[in-house]
Amino acid sequence: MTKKYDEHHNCCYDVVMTTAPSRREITHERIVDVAARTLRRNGFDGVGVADVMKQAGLTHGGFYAHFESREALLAEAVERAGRESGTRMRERVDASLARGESGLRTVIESYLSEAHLTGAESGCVVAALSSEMPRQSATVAAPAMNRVRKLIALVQHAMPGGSKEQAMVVASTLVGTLQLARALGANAQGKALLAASRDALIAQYVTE
Amino acid sequence: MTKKYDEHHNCCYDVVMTTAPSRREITHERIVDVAARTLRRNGFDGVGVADVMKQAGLTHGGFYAHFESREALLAEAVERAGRESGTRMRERVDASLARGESGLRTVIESYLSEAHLTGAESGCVVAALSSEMPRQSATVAAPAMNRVRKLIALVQHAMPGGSKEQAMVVASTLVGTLQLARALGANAQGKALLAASRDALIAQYVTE
DNA sequence: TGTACATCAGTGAACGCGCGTTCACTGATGTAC
DNA sequence: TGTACATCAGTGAACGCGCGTTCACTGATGTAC
Repeated sequence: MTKKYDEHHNCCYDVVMTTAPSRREITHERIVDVAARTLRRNGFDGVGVADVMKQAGLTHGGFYAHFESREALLAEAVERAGRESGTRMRERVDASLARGESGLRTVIESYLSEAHLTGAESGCVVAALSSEMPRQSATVAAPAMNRVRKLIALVQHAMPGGSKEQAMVVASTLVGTLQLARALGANAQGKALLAASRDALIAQYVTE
Repeated sequence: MTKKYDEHHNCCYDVVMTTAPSRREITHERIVDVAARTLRRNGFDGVGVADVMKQAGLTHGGFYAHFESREALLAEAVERAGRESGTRMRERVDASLARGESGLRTVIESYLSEAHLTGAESGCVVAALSSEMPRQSATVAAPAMNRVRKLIALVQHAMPGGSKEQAMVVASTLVGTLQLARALGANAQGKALLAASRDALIAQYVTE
């Protein structure tokens, strides 16, 4: 579990390899990892302190040695979930761009894939939670809003020369499509919806 | 409160005006109305039996004389919320079409209006709840899925000659845009998002 | 290297609270004659 | 029209349960000498 170091590297300044993560830090990461998955599967209200601790192999009593409150865990979990799937998508886009291929096509096809339709718990946190975001407290809403902006930025990064407005529209369509497809179920209806948006977005925005 | 009759009229067969709604029916409608608003404001988990009854001017004890369970109320509330905002939108579209104007422009401008951005509790139930829909029980998911299909059908109805696939893409963009805008807040960021999708959709799909 | 002690991560019982649900009851409405 | 009774919508206390949170304690890890 050296995620912390990855984060630092992402921040674009070098970090001298400090001491290995302590037992406490390892446990903390494990709890947040569990919460980040539970959050996307069950929503904000579906994350229970006792349940998360149990899944992490601990008893609930130790929770408050790691987090000030359940809210604080949620905030960390949103951040974690977003960075995890965001980093993965970012790497795919960069790989495509490096090969001279369309980064946007990669985004569209990954985001609107059947794997993403069924794998909410390891997918985009925005698609999993956006309709619940406006109801969250500032503590939780802040990292959530940040993730929305990051998603738009990623789409813009994937479409060189694309405007921010275009990126907003594409991001909105990606999120809306996945959500409606999930609402309809991972069946013919849901897949038809994915396919419709995939085709339309590629036809309109991918110029190759 | 003669909503029940409206529903029947919508179903395309004439109904002889039967007896006036009983006291029981009036109360039932009032509870569902309150729930339909609370649902869109607070989400599925935000609808509490005691709270809804209190808002309807009743005590919680009487709840089970009206509904078999909390779930049954949720199912009715989804249906009600969807029909309420769906009917309103449908009327606007038909009025536009009757004037020879673009029904789709009407849909886009209403859906992505600032009033809809801030007025979730009286707005589209799909935009308010779609990321929570996949987690609901069959009882609640059924009317929810139905509302997703109705939204797509309405968009298609508004774009004469438009394919179902086009309607799916437009509906997805509408829902995704409103959700991301709400997640960012009813400020400059949220409004910019609405404007971007409004302009893009009109430019691409409204041909006048 | 070994002992004595301090630190610290994690345990598990307990708390107050709000939830969905149940139920015996009340008081108003409607019906029969 | 008036009285006696049955029906029925709504009341309010009570239930069991799971939640977030607290806290005294345990046992392992690390430090000092």
